[in-house]
Amino acid sequence: MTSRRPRTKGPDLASVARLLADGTRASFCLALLDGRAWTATELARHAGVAASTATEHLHALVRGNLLAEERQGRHRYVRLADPAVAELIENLAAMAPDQAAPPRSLSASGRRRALAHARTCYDHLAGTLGVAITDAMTERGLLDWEHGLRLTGDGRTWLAKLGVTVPAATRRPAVRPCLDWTERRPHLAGAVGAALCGHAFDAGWISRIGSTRAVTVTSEGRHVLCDQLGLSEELLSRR
Amino acid sequence: MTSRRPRTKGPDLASVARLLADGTRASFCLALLDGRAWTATELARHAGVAASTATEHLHALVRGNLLAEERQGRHRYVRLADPAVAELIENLAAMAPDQAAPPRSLSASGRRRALAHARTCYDHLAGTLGVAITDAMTERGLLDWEHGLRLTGDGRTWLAKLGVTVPAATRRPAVRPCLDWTERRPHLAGAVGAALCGHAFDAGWISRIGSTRAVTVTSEGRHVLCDQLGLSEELLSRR
DNA sequence: GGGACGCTTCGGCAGTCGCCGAAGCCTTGT
DNA sequence: ACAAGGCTTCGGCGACTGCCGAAGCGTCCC
Repeated sequence: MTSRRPRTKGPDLASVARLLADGTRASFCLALLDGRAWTATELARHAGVAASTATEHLHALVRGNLLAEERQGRHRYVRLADPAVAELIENLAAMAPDQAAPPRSLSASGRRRALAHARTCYDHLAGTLGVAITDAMTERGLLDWEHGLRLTGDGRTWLAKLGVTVPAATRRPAVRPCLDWTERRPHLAGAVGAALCGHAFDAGWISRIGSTRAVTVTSEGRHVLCDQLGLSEELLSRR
Repeated sequence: MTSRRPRTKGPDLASVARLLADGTRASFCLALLDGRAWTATELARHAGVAASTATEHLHALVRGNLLAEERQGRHRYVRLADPAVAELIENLAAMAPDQAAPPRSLSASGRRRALAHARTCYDHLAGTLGVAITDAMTERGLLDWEHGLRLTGDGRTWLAKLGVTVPAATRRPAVRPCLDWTERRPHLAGAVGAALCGHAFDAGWISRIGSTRAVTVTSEGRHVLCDQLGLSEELLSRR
């Protein structure tokens, strides 16, 4: 092993990177990008490894502060420790070649289409829907990309009118572009992206399909998104 | 090897992360964060490995699109491929524990102090100086942190008056906070940070100490920075 | 043209790490 | 109290990767 004896001073990049350098751990992290907490066994099955193997990987990720764990009864739930971790993983994913295999079964293909259409990405919306919302907000002057991404004054009042609480200023950027690996185009992330997505769930505009990352737009949601952003009926009713 | 047979679809996180998961390769990347091009042998000596070893690592990094290479005569120069790569490395570094060993020799300690005071970080300014400039710009209303980092209108005219060309809108954010691992506080990065730093070199406000990342403020620079940002004489003459 | 220098290729060695299954612990539910 | 299920610990195996030195190729400079 070479990364145990760092030859130069400075931050220990390698120790963090090594956590993500394994296919199994990476697949855990990608799964956890949905922002929810998974149990150890769920992740093990998802990645196709034995429970014992998953345990060891999870320990490493938790010790490395990439994941946070929470124990409930006989379950061990883990989730990404931090929005910063989610951002790091997104950046890494955007840089990586997408080596998606063509879906094998019909149901897999349906799942894949649903995912591509609308899904959560950590704590905000991605997929065709996420990109469409971002584009529409830009067209209407709610977002400004002129010098980096920015929420305009109009954007703030628009959100307030919808009932979305714009979070107070924190370390976390209010708006941030997140590069999607199916769309290859940026969509709205950051504190505002998360607030908007959370509100959409709370207000019943969208709901999860089963327990996956995929979401579907309710009829309520179709009304609001068409009214407020002019999203096409065609896009909204697709699934 | 486990990352060669990905069990799940999606971007191949692990293949990118693996490139940074080795201590030697990570040290290359950290060195290259100074934004300059290094030769293979320089990097080998820097990391304390044989030239043959460095060659192999560099090949891997270039093939993985993290580095760009340029051959000149018998030299092979490499640099970070992209500002996005620099950003990725910074993010990773900010997440990693800083395991700096206490400097052993007196000259090493001097070097370290100079580095901590003022240095380049990829293509912008970091260290005490970089943070001080960022703070001063914020105090004077040239930067706004209210909802993520933003360059204000005043900021734009201030830059123009100084002769700094504000780059046109591109994919790269104009302003971006970069978290410094000595200061642990954000300083100005992004296209504007790069332009400001470049101008400071061109106009002779700062110059490199030897061929390191450390910079020193010239008397010219002391005037300008004191006039324009009210930086203290004490800070500016320190080295 | 010859020597110095920078880079590359090629074995070969050693250390690490990921994987599994078996056995054991703890919580939950009957 | 017992069974079931989730999680953990512990060897042990196999594979990969990083490291080096020697030898070779190309470029530069005398």
